[in-house]
Amino acid sequence: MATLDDVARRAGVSTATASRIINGSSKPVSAALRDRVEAAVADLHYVPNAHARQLAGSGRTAVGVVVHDVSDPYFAEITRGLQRVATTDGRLVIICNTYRDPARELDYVELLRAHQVAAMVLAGSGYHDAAFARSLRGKLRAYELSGGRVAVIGRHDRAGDAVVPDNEAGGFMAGEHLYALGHREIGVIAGPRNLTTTTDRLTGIRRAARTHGRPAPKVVYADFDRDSGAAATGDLLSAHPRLTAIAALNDSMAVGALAFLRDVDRRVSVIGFDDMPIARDVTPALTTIRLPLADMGAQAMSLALSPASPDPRVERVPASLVERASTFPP
Amino acid sequence: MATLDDVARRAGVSTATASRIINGSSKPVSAALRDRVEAAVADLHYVPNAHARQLAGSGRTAVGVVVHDVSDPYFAEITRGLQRVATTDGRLVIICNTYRDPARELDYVELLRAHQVAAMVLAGSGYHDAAFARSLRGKLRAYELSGGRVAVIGRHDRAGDAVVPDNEAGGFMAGEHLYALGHREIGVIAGPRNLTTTTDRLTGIRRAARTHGRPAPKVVYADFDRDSGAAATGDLLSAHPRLTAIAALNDSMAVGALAFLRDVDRRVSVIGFDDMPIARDVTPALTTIRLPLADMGAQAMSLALSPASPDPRVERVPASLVERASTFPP
DNA sequence: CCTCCCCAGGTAAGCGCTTTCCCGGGCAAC
DNA sequence: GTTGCCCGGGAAAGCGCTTACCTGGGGAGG
Repeated sequence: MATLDDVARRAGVSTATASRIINGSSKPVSAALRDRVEAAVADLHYVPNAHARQLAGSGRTAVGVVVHDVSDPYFAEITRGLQRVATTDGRLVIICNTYRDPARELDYVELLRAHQVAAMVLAGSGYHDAAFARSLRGKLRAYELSGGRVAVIGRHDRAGDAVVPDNEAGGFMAGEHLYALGHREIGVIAGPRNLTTTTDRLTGIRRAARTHGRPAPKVVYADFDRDSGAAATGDLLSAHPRLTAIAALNDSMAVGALAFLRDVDRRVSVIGFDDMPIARDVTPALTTIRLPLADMGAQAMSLALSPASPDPRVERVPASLVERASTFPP
Repeated sequence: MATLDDVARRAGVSTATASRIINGSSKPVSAALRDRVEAAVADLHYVPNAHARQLAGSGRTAVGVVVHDVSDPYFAEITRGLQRVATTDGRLVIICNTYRDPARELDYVELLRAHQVAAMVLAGSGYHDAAFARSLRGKLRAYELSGGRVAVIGRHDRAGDAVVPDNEAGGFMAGEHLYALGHREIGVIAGPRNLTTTTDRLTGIRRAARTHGRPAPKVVYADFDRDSGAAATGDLLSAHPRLTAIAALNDSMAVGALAFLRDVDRRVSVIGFDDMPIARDVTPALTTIRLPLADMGAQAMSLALSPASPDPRVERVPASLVERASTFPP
């Protein structure tokens, strides 16, 4: 590849001058030299080496994002928000998928640190895993000590800038909605046990049950994806045939539940969580607990991009009920 | 941040030795030194600077991916496939969203080149834009000349490694399906005019019309997203009230069409294109032309990661009809 | 006409690594 | 007892940039 040296030589100037022209430095340069350098750049298809540039100390420019899985609509929406503000700020975004593997998350934090990103945002639930939490905390602290910025979405285990959706309240609203409809016994399709999002939402639903003096909901664990949601519905219904309503802890699983119910031709209320874009288009349209996903992403990126503040900023994001056609009285 | 120098000093060795130990070089090193260096690394939370490393010439490791929009299910699926093989190969993936802006695409190609990626894959339709094509070709050529690898998905305007879905045949199948069902006049919700994917699919549908001796389909252009699909359906139906079937050139728009039809309570056949994951869960379940999106992504990444071959490899991907509930006789 | 200052432009010192080449010491072979 | 090798380890040369610092020449002021 052509280097700055090549450009400078071809234009008959020093690399310093070439560099200044290419970067629009504030130092004045005569028009003649500028033209020559620009011509050389064009002729050579020259593109400055980003690594060399970064090494030479022209400020960190990229930002990192760690999500569970971009192709999951939940994260896709969040990512959309993240990207929007990062792009506005003229930054390259490096997206990393952990596929919900804590070890991979740790690796990615290292990798992002190695790439000297200016900031990183960790989106997606934390894990119930003390060793993991400790290790992550250590790496993050080291990163921040070296001037890095970090913001998280939905992890309360960490002191620092964060955007935290009110999962507990959302869970409560879901339960309340179902009980208010007249359901007495409800089932819950939970996400992976080791995720804090799962526990938070579940806690909310259980509180609703207590508040309404109903028996504790029947819980079965799945993987936050459609197919496991469908399978879990089968399990739930065969173990507890009298269930009249099911709360799924995210929309993907709710969609799976709907599919299963359609197949076996049973009429059971289903409520989801997140309100991902297609929730309104499935059959029946999904009642769900809405979280402003794209906004959450945007907020998190804004936090990460703004200078560190002495006391951590925590943006609480309220959940809200969106009633559609998938819930009804028993 | 701690540097290799810090580590070496703390361990009482030269940077050369520290580097060898950290990178697991083949050069033998005594166990004692190894332990000391490893301890220093842990104490200092040392992470090698990826830029310095890359500059010093330890081979390109990252790969770049340019898509229209990761949060679009179409690209989300493709990306899933891309990531799968890239990760297996131990590579960092940099994802760039163009939001269908050719200028942005050009910028990202430069950026990826600046970051010295080992390979890049361009996913998503090409544009009908000669100036753009020329410019892109120039940049890509310069990149390849410097040893970079590139693979594209679905662009026949470029000679080189490519994965190309048979959009024309898919369009034909969609039309044929509708005509076989007995529809005489059909409407088409097309994507943006400047995308080659749009034209290819449209060409297929028109050929089906000719083959069946039917009038040319009524075409209206939208943006490949749900809401524009819904709006386009309204336009189509008010302009041509006698239409009994609609072919949408992607699933998102088909979902929008379904929503519109539901709202106005009209029964019109709808066929989509792509078979994105939720196609089976909407109401009615969407008949569509299936493309193995994740596989296409995986294939493209494999091509990009394999050494360049003298003659371009082109993997043709067949489309197939998936019949569900959204299409029926008039 | 000389001095001083200012400014366009160049020189060169790193940034944090990898890697080639070199060095010195210990051992086997003669 | 020499000579010659091999092998663990270090010195140092870059990789492609940015930027602080220096330089030389022209214009203004005396």
